[in-house]
Amino acid sequence: MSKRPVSLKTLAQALNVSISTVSRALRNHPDIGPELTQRVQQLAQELHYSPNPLAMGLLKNATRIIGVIVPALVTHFFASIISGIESVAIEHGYYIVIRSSDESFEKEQECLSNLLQLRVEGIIMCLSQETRTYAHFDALLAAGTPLVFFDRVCRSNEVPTVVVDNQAAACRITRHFVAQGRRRIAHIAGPPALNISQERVAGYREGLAAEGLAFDAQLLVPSDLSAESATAATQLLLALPQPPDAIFGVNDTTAFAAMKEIKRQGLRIPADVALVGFTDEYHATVVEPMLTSVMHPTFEMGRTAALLFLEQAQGQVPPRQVVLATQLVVRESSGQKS
Amino acid sequence: MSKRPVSLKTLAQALNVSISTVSRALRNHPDIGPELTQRVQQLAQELHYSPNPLAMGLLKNATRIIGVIVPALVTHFFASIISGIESVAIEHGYYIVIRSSDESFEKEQECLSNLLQLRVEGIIMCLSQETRTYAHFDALLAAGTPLVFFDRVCRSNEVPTVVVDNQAAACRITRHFVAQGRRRIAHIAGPPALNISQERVAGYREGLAAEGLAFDAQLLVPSDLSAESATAATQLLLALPQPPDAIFGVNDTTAFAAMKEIKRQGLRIPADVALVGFTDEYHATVVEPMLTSVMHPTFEMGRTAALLFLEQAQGQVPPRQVVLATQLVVRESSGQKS
DNA sequence: AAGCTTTGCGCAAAGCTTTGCGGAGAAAAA
DNA sequence: TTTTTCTCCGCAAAGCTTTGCGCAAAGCTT
Repeated sequence: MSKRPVSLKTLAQALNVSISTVSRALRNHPDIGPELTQRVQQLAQELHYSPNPLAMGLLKNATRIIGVIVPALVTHFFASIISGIESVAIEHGYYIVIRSSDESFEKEQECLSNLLQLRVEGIIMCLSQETRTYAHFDALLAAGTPLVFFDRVCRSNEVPTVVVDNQAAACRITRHFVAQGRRRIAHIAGPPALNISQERVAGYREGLAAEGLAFDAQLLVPSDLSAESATAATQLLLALPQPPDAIFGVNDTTAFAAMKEIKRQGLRIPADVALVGFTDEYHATVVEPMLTSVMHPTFEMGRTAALLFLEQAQGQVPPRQVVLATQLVVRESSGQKS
Repeated sequence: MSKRPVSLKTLAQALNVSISTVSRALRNHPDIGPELTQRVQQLAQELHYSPNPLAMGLLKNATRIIGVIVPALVTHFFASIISGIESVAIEHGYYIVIRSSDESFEKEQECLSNLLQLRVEGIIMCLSQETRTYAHFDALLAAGTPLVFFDRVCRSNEVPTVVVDNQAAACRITRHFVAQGRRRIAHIAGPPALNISQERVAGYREGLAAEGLAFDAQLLVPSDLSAESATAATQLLLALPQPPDAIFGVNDTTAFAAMKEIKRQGLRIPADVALVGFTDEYHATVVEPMLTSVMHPTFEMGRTAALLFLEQAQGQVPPRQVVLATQLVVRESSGQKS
């Protein structure tokens, strides 16, 4: 039970003036005499007065809090994005409250209403893997509460979003494999409902087509983005009559899990199977062989999302769709075939 | 600019009753007739009324927000701890606002006063690496605002803390090295001001003594916990006239950086140099060789810290010091000497 | 039928801040 | 000297909720 902090009332009583006078003095209102203004400001400093954000929030109907919902917290990807959001938020005097949906649709809805109860000024979020319907955002949109999606998005003609050039990147990876002499290129994809999965699959097929390779449905295995499902997917691929000589994982976790499984089966990377991930993990350079991967500008993505929120919060501008560029960083895991 | 949400006033006007009646009806106060109570509750539901936390906060002088300060966000370690804190917070109807001090003393103070301005109900934090004086917590303590430290702590007779058995773990690692036939055991330590550094060094020396090995100051190199400084430390160690045959890194980043540098110099792990980290990183099992390390119960540490906060928030109980047990997980990187 | 207890609801204050308006006293103008 | 104009400050309301107290009408007792 901490005591009540010093308020305008505290100052007013100490100086024997009215609350409104103190308020004005602190804001250097011309109505207040210079001598009194001076005394008020000095006492405020001594007592470490700071305006009560609750009272201000009530008055201005603004909490200066942004709600952030991520599918998971304990990943380099989302931690880095959050870090980007935070940096912009701080610069503009906002606080952020983070909630994790744990990739669950139900929890996503819970987080959403929970944050709205807190009266956040807006929501910046990434869809959960299970999310297939988007009606739970109706209320937000109707109320005019700013909403921004990043990475996994929906309703992008109504809501501002920031994504990466998924299709182009996936295409680039596929063609890179071909350039390294690979012909049977597999893709461990994400959940079909997610735009990132769809776009990366599209890029994969685009790359195959561009290189004159036929699409083989056997080589496209979905996953739920978890290490376990990626391991299972890898096992499936390697057990094929004609196993792949290259695997492209939809994200970092997937790629690492695939690497582990390939090595476990005694196959060599890249001699037998080439591998590329979709990540900016620091650990890509620690594993052996070092993982070729698509650098994902996560921090930048977070900053952009926050900037898009600010845009909406200032005045209702039409929603913008920002596409960030990725970069293919070639390391060891996608070397020449033996 | 979102419109004002529905308030008691909205309901009162719609039903032509007073605000206080609505308030009571919603809380099933016996003074309100059953028929009216019913009507009020129904309308509240239809209009999705939820009490304004700002008004409640003002009234009860409680924001239900916990401030969390970490030295860095984008690490598995802190992300996992935050996740633990969040899980407990949610269960008890609290929100958490996270701020990163970026390992800077100045920023740590900034975050602190910033969160206090927000009127958080308490602070859960991990000291920055630069923090050597602890007077900035005086005001908190004096005001009776709950404060909890985790991992890197100070003033532990006044403030509740949660840490791991650093010394015991470091001792265990050292003796494990000896059991694997190592004699020149090095330690890449953390900043001397931190309790974790001190305790791990103490455990290191305790282990050496227990095994009858002399302490060699050359084999104890400090770092600032960053990959760069760990790389430099490793280079220093390997350039020694009598280089170490075992290295114990103070944390995950350090261990991974050391591994990279050792491999870069063409040395074999564990044949030439054994390596052990202090982490619970998923990636310990992805790198090659798989990293032997001390499992750090991060999620549990977060939960415990939150629980300690709740303890303080309920009533002022004497500060407790919780020590969590770690576990040495032996993998490949600490195998027998060749 | 007169007095008493319930029953059911509203008033107002407190918590903190900002801001339009009004008012008292002093200085300036007539 | 009287009127006007500043100068400087306080009152009160609004934003939302809870809660002690007061009050009216209805029900009850005798």
